[in-house]
Amino acid sequence: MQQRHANLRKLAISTAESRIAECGIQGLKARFVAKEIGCSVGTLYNLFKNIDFLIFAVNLKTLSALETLLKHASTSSTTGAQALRSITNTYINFTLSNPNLWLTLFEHQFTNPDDTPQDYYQLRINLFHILEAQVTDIHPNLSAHDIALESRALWAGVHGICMLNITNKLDDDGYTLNDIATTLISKFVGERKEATP
Amino acid sequence: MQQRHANLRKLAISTAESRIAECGIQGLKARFVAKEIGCSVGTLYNLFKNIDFLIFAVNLKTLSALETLLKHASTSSTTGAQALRSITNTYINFTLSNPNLWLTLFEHQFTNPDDTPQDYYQLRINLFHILEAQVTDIHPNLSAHDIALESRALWAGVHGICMLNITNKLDDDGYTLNDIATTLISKFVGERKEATP
DNA sequence: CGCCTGCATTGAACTGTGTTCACTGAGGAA
DNA sequence: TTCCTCAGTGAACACAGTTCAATGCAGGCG
Repeated sequence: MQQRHANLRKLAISTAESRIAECGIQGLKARFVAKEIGCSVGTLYNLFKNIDFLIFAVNLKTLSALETLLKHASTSSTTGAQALRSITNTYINFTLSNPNLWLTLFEHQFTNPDDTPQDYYQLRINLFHILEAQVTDIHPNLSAHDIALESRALWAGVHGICMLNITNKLDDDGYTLNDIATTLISKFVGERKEATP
Repeated sequence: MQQRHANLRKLAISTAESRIAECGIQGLKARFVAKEIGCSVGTLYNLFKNIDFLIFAVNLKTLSALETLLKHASTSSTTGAQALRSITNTYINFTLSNPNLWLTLFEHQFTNPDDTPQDYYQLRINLFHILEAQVTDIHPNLSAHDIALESRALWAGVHGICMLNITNKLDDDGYTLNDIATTLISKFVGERKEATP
């Protein structure tokens, strides 16, 4: 039945999600998920063409959750600078609270790139626009092209800091994620740093 | 014999290196390397405790090559700002010329973190100091602590840009790696951007 | 009601890969 | 010559993702 199909799919995604959150992407096994949701591996492969697609569905949920948080951070601030700080802090906190889910967004290479659903790109673009809108607010005199570059540089920078932090290539030397991020962000915002929540 | 042992090890590392360079880390197989260097898998496992250690040896070579390049970039510049641009450009070009080798430096999670040889950390610290020295040169009035933060923010930023670029999460929208990197770096150097080699 | 058909479900089997380990044989010592 | 040692071997094991022939169930038909 179609209903059972849809329910099983949701169940599989939830199971995969918590498994990844707990054990990382390498802890996700087809047999485990199948057993957990009470079906055979064969059925799981009817629900998802392959494991990539299951991971993908989890990634969509992760991106979606992140989008909600970032939108909230963006709209609940009064100034552009404040919003930008709030957005980046929210992002950083998300990576700290959900390291494995966040890592899975990037760690996993799709076997066949053409498989990548369009939703994914769209959602990523949406996220990016939240940031870009605030950069525009801060620098009303910059061209669209420069805004785009500025936003991408900031985004990539924050991304790099979070990535190095989570893969333990950053803070084993005593400088914290938040301090480094604040240093980066202040370059883009122009104001001096403040304490992080 | 000890000699043969050492030779085989070198051969294995070279083979793994070119294999990774060509096919990525997922293209590296124990059986392939063993066959290529003319020994059995068993012997390969006498040379390296496990595949991680082989990958590791390749990573050391990669870091070492990178160090040579960055040192050269650093010393062949006259001003600190010029050196910083040269260093980051060299780094970026390295990631473009050796995407798979560079990715392997970060992509691969050691199964057992305690296995990580000390050399590795040391080499990474060395690389970092090359950058830090130039940041110090540019901002002679900053405290050591601020220099450290500044350097780490810049390094993480460049890293993030390269990573997003290589994993195709950046330039599918028309903004190039070099433009974005230049935008980032100019925030740290203070001068305006110039053409990239 | 019994039979048939289509299709979701199953799980054994296949494939590929890292890793192990009992065996082998070459080379040196006695 | 005989024995010992140990590096080298590759068959075998463990464990994953993935497939597919067989199964059985639900619903329609006579």
